[in-house]
Amino acid sequence: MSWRKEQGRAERGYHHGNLKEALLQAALGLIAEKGAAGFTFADAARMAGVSAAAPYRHFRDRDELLSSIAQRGFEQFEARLTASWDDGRPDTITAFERVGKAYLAFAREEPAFYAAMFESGLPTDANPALMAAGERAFGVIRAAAERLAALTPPGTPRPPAMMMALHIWSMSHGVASLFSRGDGARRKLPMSPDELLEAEVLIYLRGLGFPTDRRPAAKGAEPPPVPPEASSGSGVPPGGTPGGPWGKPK
Amino acid sequence: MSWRKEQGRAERGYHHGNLKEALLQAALGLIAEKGAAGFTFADAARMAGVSAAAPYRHFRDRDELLSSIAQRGFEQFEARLTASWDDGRPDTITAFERVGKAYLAFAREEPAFYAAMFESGLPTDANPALMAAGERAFGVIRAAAERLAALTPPGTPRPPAMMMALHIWSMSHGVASLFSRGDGARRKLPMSPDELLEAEVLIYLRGLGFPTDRRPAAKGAEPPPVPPEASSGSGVPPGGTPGGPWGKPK
DNA sequence: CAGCTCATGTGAACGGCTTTTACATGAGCC
DNA sequence: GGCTCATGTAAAAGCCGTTCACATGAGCTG
Repeated sequence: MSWRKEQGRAERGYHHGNLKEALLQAALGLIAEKGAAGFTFADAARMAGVSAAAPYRHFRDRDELLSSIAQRGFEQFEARLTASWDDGRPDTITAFERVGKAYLAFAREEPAFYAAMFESGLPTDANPALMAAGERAFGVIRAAAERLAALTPPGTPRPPAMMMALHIWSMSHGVASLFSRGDGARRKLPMSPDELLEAEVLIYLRGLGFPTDRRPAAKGAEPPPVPPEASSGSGVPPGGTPGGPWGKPK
Repeated sequence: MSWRKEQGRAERGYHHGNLKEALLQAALGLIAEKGAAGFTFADAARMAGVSAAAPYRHFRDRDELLSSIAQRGFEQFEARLTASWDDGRPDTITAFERVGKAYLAFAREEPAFYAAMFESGLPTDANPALMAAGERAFGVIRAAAERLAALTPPGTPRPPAMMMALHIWSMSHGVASLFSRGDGARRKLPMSPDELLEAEVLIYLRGLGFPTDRRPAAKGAEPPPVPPEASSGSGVPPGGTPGGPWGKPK
């Protein structure tokens, strides 16, 4: 392998050899540490071992670095959502809830990306590529919502998939930014953010007429994940889950 | 009236006479203009017509000014939520939805306060008074949720009020920060943020077993806001609202 | 290999911000 | 009138973002 600049770091010559990537990595670490607002262009340069002016050879300004990170974040976000959706396997509702969990997991495990994506105060329309990346990530949720909407139990009006997607996104983002981040998560909750979101989504889906009991292992194919009672009696308790999606009420 | 410093502004002497308040107002305007991150201590001082060092006689540092604004914001927020809740009149569900709308209205109409409260990146535990103010504002939602939870239709398991409050908060905050702010609201939505949140909350409440049809004017007292069918047949469509809470699906 | 060229990095400098310090002012009180 | 202390100022240190003229050397060209 041609090793231009012996791999890691060590003695740099005049030229760094991989500054752009090094800056992105440094910035990522700094944002994780001190937030998107506290992050400093000069600090990133220092961390990469170059002068304060060097970054300007690779990014027009500080905002462009930030927006590059946000874009990268949306790409990884999309990948994780896609993976967790797994094309709706083993069944649509299970996969749908998994996407919600993946949303929170990303916010929790990649605070720097999440901050750059949603808390950096970047002008939304500044970078078209950034907006497109965000749109693709949202597309995963929308696609999942479409599959879910197509499964509305018979006798129930079918909700617009786009609306469902927006609802799910707002729930996920709301829980993530209020309760699931390093800093704002100080509030003492009666349950974990994951559980909170899961219950929220389950109640919401039930409100749309979906059966939301915890079937042990419905080995069958996708249709019917809708048990017959859904379209006959009450699509809502009593019965079904003992105590609803939030465990036993004491 | 003793007019110390002729009311508005005009020729100040050496002493301003009302600097603290002037700084708060100036900061509020600046945050509304340029965001919580873009706001500058020096700018506020300039706008108040004093030197850059003067603000330090009233605030330990920039963060304390910001956190004062956030605290004031939570107080006004609480007042507005309380007013819109109106002790649950004319009926609990109507009042509950009104609280959701008030949440969005505040985010839209007071972007500066909202930014200071939720987007300033202030360390949550820094200012106990700030945390307490936030807690009181949330208390309004929690109290409303408690009243609502007490009305769960018979035969339906009663959800924990705290959980409901957290759910409602996360929905409101999610919609507000994703779609209802000056900047991030660029996404073209199929419906207004208000409608989006209203539908979301209605579906959620339906998922908890609440009847969510639009009764024209149930003049009676609070009980029974729950029409008899709620506990007899399907607590969910078909029937009730023509098309669900999101209007006619075309 | 010599030499050219251009991407990449440097140092210095400008203006702005935050915060501190010593000093100035004057409002309120005796 | 004179004291005192809260309140404001000027100046300075240290940081940041950004720009510009200049330095370096990687890679091509012959």
